[in-house]
Amino acid sequence: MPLSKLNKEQLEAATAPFGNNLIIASAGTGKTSTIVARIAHLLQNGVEPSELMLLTFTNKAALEMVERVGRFFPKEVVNEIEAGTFHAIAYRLLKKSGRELVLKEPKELKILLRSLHEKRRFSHIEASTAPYSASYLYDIYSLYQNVAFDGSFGAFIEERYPDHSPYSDIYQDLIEEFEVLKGKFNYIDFNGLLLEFIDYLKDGEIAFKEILVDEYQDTNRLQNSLIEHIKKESLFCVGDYDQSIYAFNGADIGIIGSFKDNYPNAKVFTLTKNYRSSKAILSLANRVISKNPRLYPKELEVTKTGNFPPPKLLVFHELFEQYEAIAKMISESKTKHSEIAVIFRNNASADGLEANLRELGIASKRKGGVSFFDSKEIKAIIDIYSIILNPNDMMSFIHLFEYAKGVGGVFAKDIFDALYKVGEGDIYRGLFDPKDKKNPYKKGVVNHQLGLFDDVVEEINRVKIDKGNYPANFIKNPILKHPRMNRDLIDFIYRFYQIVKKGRSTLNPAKLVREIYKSELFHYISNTLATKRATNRDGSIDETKREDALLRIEQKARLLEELSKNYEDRYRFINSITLGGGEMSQGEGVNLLSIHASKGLEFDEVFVIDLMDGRFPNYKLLNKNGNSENIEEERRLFYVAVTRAREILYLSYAKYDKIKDIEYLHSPFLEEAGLVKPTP
DNA sequence: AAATGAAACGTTTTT
DNA sequence: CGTTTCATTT
Repeated sequence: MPLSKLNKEQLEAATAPFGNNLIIASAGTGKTSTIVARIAHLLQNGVEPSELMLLTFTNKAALEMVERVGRFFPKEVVNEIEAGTFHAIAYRLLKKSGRELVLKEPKELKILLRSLHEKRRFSHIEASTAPYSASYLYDIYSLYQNVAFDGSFGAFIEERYPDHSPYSDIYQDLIEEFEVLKGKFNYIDFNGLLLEFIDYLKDGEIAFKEILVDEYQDTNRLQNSLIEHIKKESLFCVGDYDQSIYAFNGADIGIIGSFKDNYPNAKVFTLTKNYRSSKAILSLANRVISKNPRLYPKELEVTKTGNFPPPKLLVFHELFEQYEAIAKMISESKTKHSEIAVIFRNNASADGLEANLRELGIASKRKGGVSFFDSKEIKAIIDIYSIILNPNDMMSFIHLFEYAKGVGGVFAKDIFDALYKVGEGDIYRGLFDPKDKKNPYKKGVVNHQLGLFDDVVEEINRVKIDKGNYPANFIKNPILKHPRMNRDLIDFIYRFYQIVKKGRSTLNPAKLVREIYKSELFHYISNTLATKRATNRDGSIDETKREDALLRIEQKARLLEELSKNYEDRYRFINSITLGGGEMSQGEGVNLLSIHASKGLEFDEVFVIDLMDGRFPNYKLLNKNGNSENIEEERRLFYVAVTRAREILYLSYAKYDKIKDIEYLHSPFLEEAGLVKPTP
């Protein structure tokens, strides 16, 4: 049983009576084991698994914990536990309540916001700075929601970004317009999911016996409000003040700091025995973190015995020399590659390293199947899939139709609007049962390309259309009356018509993915993409390259099909891509991780690289908003990075970047760690 | 209005 | 370095 392996402190925490319990668990003190044991303890004592909610920072973490509990209880039991990220759980329970949700990635919504932003004029306003871009404004708005600011968005701008006060009214109006537009398409984003869920919780039907919160130090006020809105008998929060690294996402260490004040009957447990790291690694980490103001004393007890090398500083003349040397060290290391991690402050550091590792034939694993889900072919499949589920998804429609020859964003939107019109607000009906309208397009639509010959073009089109071998209800659709409609485009729309018709009755996600990538529409798209990828500079097409590209596209499509097999619900699959797609890591071997991504993980051998002053900590960010606490967060990041190591730790930096022609000094954290003598 | 080619840009971190 | 924005051509 998981409880028997616990030490006294852990056992006390894991068996704490119902109530408001806070467990302060420093790096490597067996946090996960304690949570797993807690769940086991509750299940043993008659708590139903469905009465437990486990909130984690990543879905992977939730899965791992449930799996560990599952070693002691039947699978059917542990699967009943409501476990996942705040967002995943919010989605799941909202879905259960029958709400229609079209989850969109921030990137997509930024495009939507930009379309509104572009129409605004800022030039008449006198301000010392240029207005924020739509993308940045979206991020600020997101932060506004995450910190649960008490007041309007405009007021938030005036308080936090005084330089932009002159724009605050426009910003607020813009955001209001944005919210309306989002509502029109049922679009929802990460924050929206939480807000909607909190709203739903106000009905008071959702109740749990105990809520367990992992990584409590990174909870923001929005998430905290969610926790507070769920009816519960008991709260079990686990975190470490020193590992709070998500301030940019609104994480508020005040939440963990004031737990005792917020919950009068709170009990605090502290885990002090470190099982992970060697003595030398731990004391280095502690030397640095002790420079931060202490919220509570930290006395970590080393339990690891054995002879381990002291942490080593590596200094290089040039950035790429560093990457090359580290790749070489990894190739010569006795540690298993999957037990080695290279950790960095900025993702940009990974590229150079990855290349050098590849050169030595060493496999590496990077977080974020980014390249996979961001590839055009996968996006196209997902767009078609999204439209089949939610035909009125305008963003997906426009992206998709931009693949048609001679169609850009504006024309695509015209077609969408026309379908919307003839379908009386329903794209399905617009496609399959259009209202008989003469011409759904606005009168002003003209052919700018060949303005003089408009009539002629229309004449030619009519002839070609009549020759087509299409079903009557398709070819009679008034949306085909656009003056710029041609045979190719009609073909494209017809292929679209076919896959939508076929796909809408397919209820299994994997089957649907397969139908889509076997469809003529996708065939057309993959051909377009492959041809583009095989086109040389001089315009000639390399046939071998083209075949190759086609093959890779098909492989990716098949991989997507494989991934979809884990789901039974069409909506869940598509939204899981947004909710957890970034967690997927690709490949095997050496782990390349940003510090944020390394959270909660541990490795025998760790390289923390690019430790240059200015890069880590990053000065631009330090002065942002005049926030003097930023340096403390950077220090916590350093602490998180080095405490990932069990036995071997290297810290490295380079003095010069030849590409950017910048000279660097070592990070001040290396001084604090006692590895570099302070510069006078 | 779309396609193409050239120039600028910017680079924290995540659900 | 690769993406995104801008300017030019069709």
